[in-house]
Amino acid sequence: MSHPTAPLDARHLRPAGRATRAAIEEAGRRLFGSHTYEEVSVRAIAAEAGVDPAMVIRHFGSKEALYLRSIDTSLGVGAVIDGPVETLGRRIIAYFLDQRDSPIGKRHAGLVQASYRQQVRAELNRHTRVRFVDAIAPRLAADDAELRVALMVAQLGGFLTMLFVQQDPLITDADPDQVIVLYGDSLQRLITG
Amino acid sequence: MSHPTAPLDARHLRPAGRATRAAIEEAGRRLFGSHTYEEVSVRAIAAEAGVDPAMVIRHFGSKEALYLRSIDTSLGVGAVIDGPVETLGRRIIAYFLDQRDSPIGKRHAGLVQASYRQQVRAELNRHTRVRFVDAIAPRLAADDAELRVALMVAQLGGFLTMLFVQQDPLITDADPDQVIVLYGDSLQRLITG
DNA sequence: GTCTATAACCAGATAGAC
DNA sequence: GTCTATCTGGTTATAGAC
Repeated sequence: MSHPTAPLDARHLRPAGRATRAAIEEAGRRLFGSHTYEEVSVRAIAAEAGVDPAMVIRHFGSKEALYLRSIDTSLGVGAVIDGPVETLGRRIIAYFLDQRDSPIGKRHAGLVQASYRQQVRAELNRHTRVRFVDAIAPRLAADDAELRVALMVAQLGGFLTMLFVQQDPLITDADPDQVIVLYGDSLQRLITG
Repeated sequence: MSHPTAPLDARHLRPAGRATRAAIEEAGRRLFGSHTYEEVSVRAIAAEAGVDPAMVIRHFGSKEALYLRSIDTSLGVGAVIDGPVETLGRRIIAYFLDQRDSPIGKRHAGLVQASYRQQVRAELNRHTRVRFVDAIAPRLAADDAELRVALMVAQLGGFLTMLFVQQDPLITDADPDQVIVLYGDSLQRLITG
């Protein structure tokens, strides 16, 4: 009989592990990319990847951990930030108003929904610091530049939540150009006096 | 023996129904008042009220419906809004910075967390209109007053989320007076040019 | 017929045995 | 690496008491 301890030949540990892990990560990226945190179940990810639900946990520890790996917290805003700071306000609002039918809205909604989780919060704070504060504050003259940028992120977040989550018709149905001017300039004044 | 059909005296239908219903609502108000939507379970509400979990659903239809009844969406901001519009920006920020150790933060966090639910969103939008737009816009000169107030609500919401949910140290550890001036004036400029 | 309560159902997340 | 069991949570079916 095959003794359990020592099969010398069964040394093909295989790409087995790697393949399923990759499949799970890929499935997570697809689902979390276009659906909200709560909308995506571990079972759904497993089904999409063609593996058992337990594998998801086994490989990533938790649904939250996989979520953190899968999501792009930047929402694609990098290029906008790299542009001139003097016009950042209007450009960033215009950018997001342009994403209304893209999956970015869903992604933001997912982040908001998941933000009560400690690790997600930590990642968002890290993101604020790296992508916004460190990228923008050095380009500003004010000595309270870091606080100004952090407050700008707060203000921007409020807009995104209103646009993508709360979807108040007062704003979603408003003239985009008017919103760009009003809110964009408000953002702008916060960072550049 | 006591026949089941006809006790003429047993006409004390009593506060029976009313009493449990009230107890459940009271328990919901207590728990939702200081905890997040997801943190509060139907079972916990039932235990607090001393009734069976099924009663919660039977009387209110769903956890979400009870939540909507229990929560005070105004976050106590009414008095601040009723003050002079010319200084609303700084006053409203000062008010919320002052609530850091009150349950209001938890309440806001709960609202954010629950805002992916359609009915909660609808209630929040209604609240925006009634408590903010209808209360403030008529006192402004601008012809785009309604949009300005709606955008101000978005901006305020971003601040509250940063303060109470995300709790970014860049903002929670900042000098409150500085925040009041920077963000308060930013809010102010949005509504009064 | 209305109020209550027990139990059960279903989905979700995760731990543990094989 | 796979499946089963467990735990929690929202909700429903259902049967009994008034």
